[in-house]
Amino acid sequence: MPTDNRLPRVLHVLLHLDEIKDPVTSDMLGQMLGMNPSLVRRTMAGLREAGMVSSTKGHGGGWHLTKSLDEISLADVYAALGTPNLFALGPAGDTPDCLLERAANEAVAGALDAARTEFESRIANVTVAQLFQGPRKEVAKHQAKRDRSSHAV
Amino acid sequence: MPTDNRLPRVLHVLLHLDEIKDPVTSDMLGQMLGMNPSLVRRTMAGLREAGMVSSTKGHGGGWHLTKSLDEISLADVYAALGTPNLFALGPAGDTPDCLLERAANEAVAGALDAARTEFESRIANVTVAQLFQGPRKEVAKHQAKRDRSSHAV
DNA sequence: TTATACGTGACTTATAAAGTCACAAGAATC
DNA sequence: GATTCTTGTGACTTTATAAGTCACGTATAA
Repeated sequence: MPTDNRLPRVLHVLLHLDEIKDPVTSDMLGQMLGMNPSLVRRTMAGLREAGMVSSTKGHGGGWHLTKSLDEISLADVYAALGTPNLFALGPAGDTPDCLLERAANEAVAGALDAARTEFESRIANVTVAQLFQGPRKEVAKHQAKRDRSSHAV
Repeated sequence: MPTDNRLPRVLHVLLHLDEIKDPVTSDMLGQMLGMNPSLVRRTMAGLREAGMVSSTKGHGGGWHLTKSLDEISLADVYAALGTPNLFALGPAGDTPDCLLERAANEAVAGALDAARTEFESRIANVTVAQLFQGPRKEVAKHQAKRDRSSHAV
């Protein structure tokens, strides 16, 4: 199966929607993302249901933000996509009779759970707005320098 | 694609190989795991190359351990399988021109990296031998009690 | 010599996301 | 009201990859 790219893609979309204040059509988003406009609509449907974006039909219609990006965490976006399966790996069969098989499954499941927890805590503590800090690294650096002179990090 | 079950499966195999001291044929393992003997051989090939097990042909042949299970970490097994892809999720396109897309990718990649690190540290610190502690929970509990009375956890 | 048993190339199958197409329905503009 | 734009969605096809299957060569033990 092709790797699930929806999370980075919709994040990308949100960042663009924040820059372009007018509604953006699925067609334009499709060109930005290199994907079919129909697929854009389908992928964005979850974000609309989650109240992050809104779509309007007809002339001058398209997608626009209905929330500030600093009020949306990456975890919110992940959840809006339906919390897609995170791992390509998994236990074999559910609740097998063999105790050894169960032990093997549980060990793997345990490690995966720990990884999932780490992933979720990471994305829960980053807002989409903060992603701008990548492109604006220099600004952030200077900001951090100023911060350090006034209070500890 | 069906989920990658190789890690729990080969762990299961190793636990059985430790119980049954005689060589076990791929056919028998296939029945235990509910999979084709040919697939068993293919899946076990990595463990053989890693020196964890050995296979012998002909009458009375089959698979047997060449290492103690307490010398094999889950991470060793994972590596022996070729470090299969851990995530069903991933960044879209590599090094895109759009800065916003790159920021989105990096954010996702960062969270995934953190999750992978957590996963790897988990499996690095568990030996296959320790998986027996699941089925032998009661024993482990008493052991832990004794441990606590002598030194801090 | 024969019955096992592994090793492996060359397939087919299964699964889920990606991608495509068509068209109904709503909204703005003339 | 007719036209044009745009979303929403059903019904597909395509793609990627692990799982699974089959066949057969090779090696080993009895």
